[in-house]
Amino acid sequence: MIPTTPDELWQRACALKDLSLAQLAQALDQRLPEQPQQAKGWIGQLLELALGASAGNLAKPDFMHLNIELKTLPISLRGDPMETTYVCHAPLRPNPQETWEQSVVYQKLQHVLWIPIITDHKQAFAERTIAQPILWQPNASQLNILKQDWQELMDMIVMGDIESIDAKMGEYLHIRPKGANAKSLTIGHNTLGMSFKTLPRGFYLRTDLTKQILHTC
DNA sequence: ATTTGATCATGT
DNA sequence: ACATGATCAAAT
Repeated sequence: MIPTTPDELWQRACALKDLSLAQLAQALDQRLPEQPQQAKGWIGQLLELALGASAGNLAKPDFMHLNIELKTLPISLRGDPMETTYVCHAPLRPNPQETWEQSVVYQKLQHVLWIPIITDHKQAFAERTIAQPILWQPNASQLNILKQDWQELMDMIVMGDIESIDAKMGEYLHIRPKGANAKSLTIGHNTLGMSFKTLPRGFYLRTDLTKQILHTC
């Protein structure tokens, strides 16, 4: 079940093109959610199952041995991304010495298998279909912007300035809350070791970047 | 409580 | 219309 090579993963992903969620769920013996709005990660998990992703909820690329991350991406009928894309948890007590190349963001984004899902809210959830997959690696320009965004945001977290970060910062990569709700709090630390309660955060990719990816690959 | 999978829904 | 801030579910 676990793909051995990137090519095997790619072939398997391509074979899913044009399948509806209903068809894929049936093939995998999975039940479609009755309330899709209460099963937000369901499509991503279905694709993990279909393709043999192995990392579970570890902070690692889904296909650890291939260093490839799997991401589903809802797209409109026009082919544009409909949502930002969650990357990973944002550390609130970061190691100030960590470099961009060592970061989980970089590890995950250096190679991504995108599975676009054609999403039309006028049609039934089960009839959403899988579009052509894209195997992407950031180009030099994209990588530079991602690195700058990451460094700017991480510098603020290290300084203990998490509360002054908002989602408007960052050209491609930004930080937003990532918790059960606005009441769930976690502990942040600044560089002096002082701790405080704050919302859990996550890194997300803006649609500006995913739109580029969809239209240039 | 944390991290994964994300999308929902309100405010601008 | 769109992005930001809020939220839902499962695994550990």
